Amino acid sequence: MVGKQQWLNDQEQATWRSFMLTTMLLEEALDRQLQRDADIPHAYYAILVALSETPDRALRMSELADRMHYSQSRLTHAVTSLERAGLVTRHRCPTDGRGQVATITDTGMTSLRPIAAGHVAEVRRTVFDHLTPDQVAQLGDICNTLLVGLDPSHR
Amino acid sequence: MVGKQQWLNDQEQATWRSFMLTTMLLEEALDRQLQRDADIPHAYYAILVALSETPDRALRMSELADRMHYSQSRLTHAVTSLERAGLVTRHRCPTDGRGQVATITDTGMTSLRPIAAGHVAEVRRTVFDHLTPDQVAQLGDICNTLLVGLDPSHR
DNA sequence: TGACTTTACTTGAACTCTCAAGTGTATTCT
DNA sequence: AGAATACACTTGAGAGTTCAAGTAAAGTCA
Repeated sequence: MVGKQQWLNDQEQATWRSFMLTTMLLEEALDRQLQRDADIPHAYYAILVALSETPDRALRMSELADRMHYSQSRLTHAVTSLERAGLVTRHRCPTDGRGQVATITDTGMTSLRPIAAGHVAEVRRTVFDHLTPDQVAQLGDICNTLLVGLDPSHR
Repeated sequence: MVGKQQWLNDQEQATWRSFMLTTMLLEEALDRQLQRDADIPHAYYAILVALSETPDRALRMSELADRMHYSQSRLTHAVTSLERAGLVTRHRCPTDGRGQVATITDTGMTSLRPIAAGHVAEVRRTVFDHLTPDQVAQLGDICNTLLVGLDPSHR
């Protein structure tokens, strides 16, 4: 272990504990809000958002999995559940017999609007209402820095 | 909705996306490392750490749940599993017949040392190796600010 | 003391996610 | 063209978390 400290210093230690606790509580708060108001987990909500932001409200499963950084299996299970709930449909891909295309239904689009509003309100309430513009910029910089190491496909 | 913006501005939007992706990938990376090298989920590792940092290596279930910010149910399931693995034992609380005291075993303590070293190395590699001391301080400040709103018991 | 409530924890079912294995459709190579 | 390989998903089992309900031991109060 030459040239590397093995442990965290006090500053790093304190930051790390705060960070872990913050992300944990934040995730719980966001998940609970969506579960309560929309009966849907955050991961599934994110899928609906991704589909709704697409020109034709549809994406190949693999493309969707890539964008979400979800495993194919996770996505299959999620879309199966969303399909059962009537928020998404699945069809064979016309250009590739192996593929499937997931589409958000009209019901899905209609449901999504108020859900998104409630979710954004919660994000505001728990995060951005408390941060200065400088802090928002700092947090963005820090995350983008870390993403270079975490996400190989990140520019 | 008077006096509140309903949506996020571009800066906030960008920061939020980066933040969500960062925490997601980070959690995955840490969980994968622990699962691979120690065959234990991050949440269980954290329980072992909490117990090991205690003077007599033991804590009441409810006290442990409070410190970890876990639900009682989650903790019961977790300790049941850790007990099966021989890393923790559970005894009736001598002063309160309703209570249980969880204790980390010698095996648990011995296992924990190298696991902790590997985990810290991963945290260094994915996080602190990339941040300046200023950024570490900024991140700490931001998280402590958010914690006031997220954790009612936070000073 | 005895009913009532609260506290501490456990249990079991439902749900999500992971991982390994499986199915069926393209693509490649000779 | 035919065989081998790669790709796009799906499936099912196992594990962790949540939620609601259950058990048992304090504490409270008439």
